Formats: sequence, C-alpha cells, structure tokens
Amino acid sequence: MKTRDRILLTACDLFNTLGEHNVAASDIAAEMDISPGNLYYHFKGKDSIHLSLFATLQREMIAVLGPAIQTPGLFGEQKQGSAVERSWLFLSVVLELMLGYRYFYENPGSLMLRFPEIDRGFRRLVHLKLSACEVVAAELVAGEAPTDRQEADFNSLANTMSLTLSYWLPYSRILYPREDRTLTIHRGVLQILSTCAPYMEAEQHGFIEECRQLYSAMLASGEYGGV
Amino acid sequence: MKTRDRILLTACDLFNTLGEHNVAASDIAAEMDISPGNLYYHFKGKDSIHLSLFATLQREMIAVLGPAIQTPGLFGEQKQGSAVERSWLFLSVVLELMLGYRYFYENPGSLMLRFPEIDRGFRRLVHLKLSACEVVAAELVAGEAPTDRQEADFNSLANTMSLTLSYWLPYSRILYPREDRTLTIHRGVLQILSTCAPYMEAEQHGFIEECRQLYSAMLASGEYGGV
DNA sequence: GTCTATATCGGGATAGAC
DNA sequence: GTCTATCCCGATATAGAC
Repeated sequence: MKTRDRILLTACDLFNTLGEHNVAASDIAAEMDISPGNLYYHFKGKDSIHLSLFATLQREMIAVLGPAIQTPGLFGEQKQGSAVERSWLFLSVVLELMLGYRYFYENPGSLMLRFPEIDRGFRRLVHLKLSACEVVAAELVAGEAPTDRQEADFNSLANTMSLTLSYWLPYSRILYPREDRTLTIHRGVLQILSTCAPYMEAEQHGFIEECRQLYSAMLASGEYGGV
Repeated sequence: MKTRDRILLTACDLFNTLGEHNVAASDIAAEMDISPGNLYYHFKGKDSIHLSLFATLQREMIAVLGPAIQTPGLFGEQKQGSAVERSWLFLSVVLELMLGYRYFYENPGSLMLRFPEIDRGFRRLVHLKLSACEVVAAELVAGEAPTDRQEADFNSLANTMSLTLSYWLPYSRILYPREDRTLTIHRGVLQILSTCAPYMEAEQHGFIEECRQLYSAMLASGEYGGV
C-alpha cells in the first residue's frame, strides 16, 4: 500500500480515537514509523490531510445519497424488499460511512470554521441528507393526499430524521460511551424509523417491531458491552 | 464590573463568534484592552476559563432542568396555561440558555476530550435533558394507558426531543447560516413540538398551528433575515 | 521516497516593576 | 490589579544528505 494512502488511513484512525486536535502531524508519522519529513513530502501538512480526507468522505457520501434522491426512490433501480427494509439498509449505510469519519461529526464546527471548502461541502451534504430523508419519509408514509397539517408534519418529520441521522453518533456516544459500534448503528436506524412510526401503515409496523425485539435480544446477550 | 467577570464575558463572546479554538488567551486580553499578564493574574489560563464558564452553564442549566423534572410537572408549582404552552416556554428557556454558550454545542467533543470534568458534567446534563423531555412528552401525550408499542414509541419520542434539543442550534446554523437567533429558537421549539404532534390530542394541535402561522408570518415579513 | 537535523512561529505561562 | 518583558514549549515546516 502506498505511503500516501497509509498516511490518510492512519490519520483518520488517530483523529477518530484521540480527537482531531489532539493529533499532531508528527504523531501521525510516529504512529506509522516514518519520519515527519517523510510525511511532509506527501502532504503539505495536517491541513492538507484534512482536506483530502474530507474530499473522500464527501465523494463517498454523495455516492450513497445521490441515488437515494433519484425519483424512482431509494437505490434507484428495481426496488427490493418493503419500504421499511430499504430504508433500514439505506440508513445503515449512511451511518456506517459516518462512523468511519466520526471525528468529523464530533466537532463539525471546528473544521468548518478553519476550512471554507469544508464548510461549503458539509453544508451541501446536510442539504443532501435532508433531501434523502424526504424521499425516505415519503416512501414510508406513502398513501393518501395530505392535508395542510399533515404537510407541515411531514416537513418536520423529514427534518427530524435528517437531524437525528446527522447527530446520532455523538449523541449516542454521550449516552452510552462504551457501546459497541454496530449496536450504535442499529439503534440509530431504529430510532429514526421509530420517528416515522406514527405516520406509517399498520402493516409496516411489523418490521420495526422485529427490529426492536432483535435489539432487546442483542442488549440482553451482553455481547455488545451495552448501556 | 469586576475584571474577572469581564474576562469570562468577553471570552464566552469570542468563543461564540470565532470558535473556541481560534481564540488565544492573548486575544481575549487584547479584546478587553488589558495585558496578557493581567489575564493570567485572574485565571491560570484558558483552561481555567473554560472550566469556569462551563461551571456556570451547568449551574444555570440545572436550575432550569431540575424543577421541570420534579413530579408535579413542568415548573413545579401551580401549573399555568395548557401543556403545550408550558412546554413551549420550557423549551424556549433551555434553547436560549444554550444559545449563550453555543460555542460549546458546536464542538462538544473537543472540550469533553480535554477536560474530564466537562465530560462528566456534559453527560450529566444530557441525561437531565432526556429526563426533562420525558416529563414534557408525558404531559403532552397524557391520557390512556399505553400498549407495548406505544411504550416503545414514547421512549423514542423522548429521545428524539432530547436529541433535537441538544443539536438544534448547530443543525439549524448549517441549514440557515444567517438566520436571526430569535427565529432560530422559535423554529427549534416548533420543531420539537411538531415531533409530538401525532401523539397529541386533537385539541392541542390548535396551539402548534398558531405557532406555525406566526412563524410563517415572521419569515414572510423578512425582518429576521431568514432562510 | 525516506531520513536527520534544524529553523520558525504562535500561544501558554512567569517574573518583577509599578 | 495591572503592566512590560521574557521565557518556554510544542507543533509546523524546510533543507539537504542518503
């Protein structure tokens, strides 16, 4: 593997575990057993690493969000499974991706303030996420023509979903600091879907119920170091 | 006003506008037209300022949250107005308070990592917020004995409210960077209350409707530099 | 591409006069 | 309490040999 890529990987990893601003360029070099000079040969500095890392995140996120927003609905092509199942998959993928760059979501403000391009990019991503949530919500509630009130409720529903999606990782980490990551994602998806529950057809509830059972079982089994 | 207090005030202000980590101790001194040495006479350094600032935030927040959690319901003593109106007031007060220390909520992770006492304190606050939201939610949905499913929905509702309450400021700032602060708070309260809408008695909806109208009017008037 | 050595710089922190 | 002057350190960044 190329040194340049190893730097990116190592940096992201350190940022995630230690917190972005507790990691110096030299720390990254030390962690990889290369010299600081070498690191500076590949990147102009920590800033340049941040920009590169964010560019990747952005690219990957757009790759996931883009298709979801296309008119035919989640994942463009032929639909498979029920609406809830597809939503579940979609939300999982997004959360998984965010988890890989979680240092970013713990302190969005800091990086946005330092780098205008990140500021713009992140804004754009949030807007995309909101659009995607609108599509997901629309698929989930489906059905009858909305009254004015339902219209307003729908908008706030999409907002809630998008907000939860954006901040679930840090929020959850505060409430359950040592929880297994996989479980955190599952609970996040469940939390978001629960938000839609009151608007959904009765038959759809079955899937959410199953998820809840599953989640309880996981918690009980203790293999995920929960609470 | 004592220099010590002016330092706290100025620091908080600078942190809010420039971002915590773009502000050096010397910047604070410069902004107040005192010498760095003077600042270090009053505080051992930036760290000590942070701790002091957080202690205040914590104290004020507990003063608001504590009574809300008491069994009689929101604001302890005799209840005034409808449940929605009281919730509205309560949520406004909390958001207003958070707004005063918004630098903190833009980058929770950074400060929590640096100061164990802030980490503990912030965790505690989030738990309190969640408890308070449970009380608010209970007052709002009121009524009949819940089935299992409603029970689960209720829990996730309280979580959604608490999460929205915690991250509304940064989220909203990303979506509407230049929005007037007052409007941001109003919209936040409305957003949280909308979350409960599907669970509420029909008659309660009237108030939320009014709020929405009001909000539309404010946006239209343009005096709040919206979008 | 990678290393070692070194220059630079900004912010944190202290000493001592007033 | 407040100032000036100064020190110190850690992180960034570069030069030049291998």
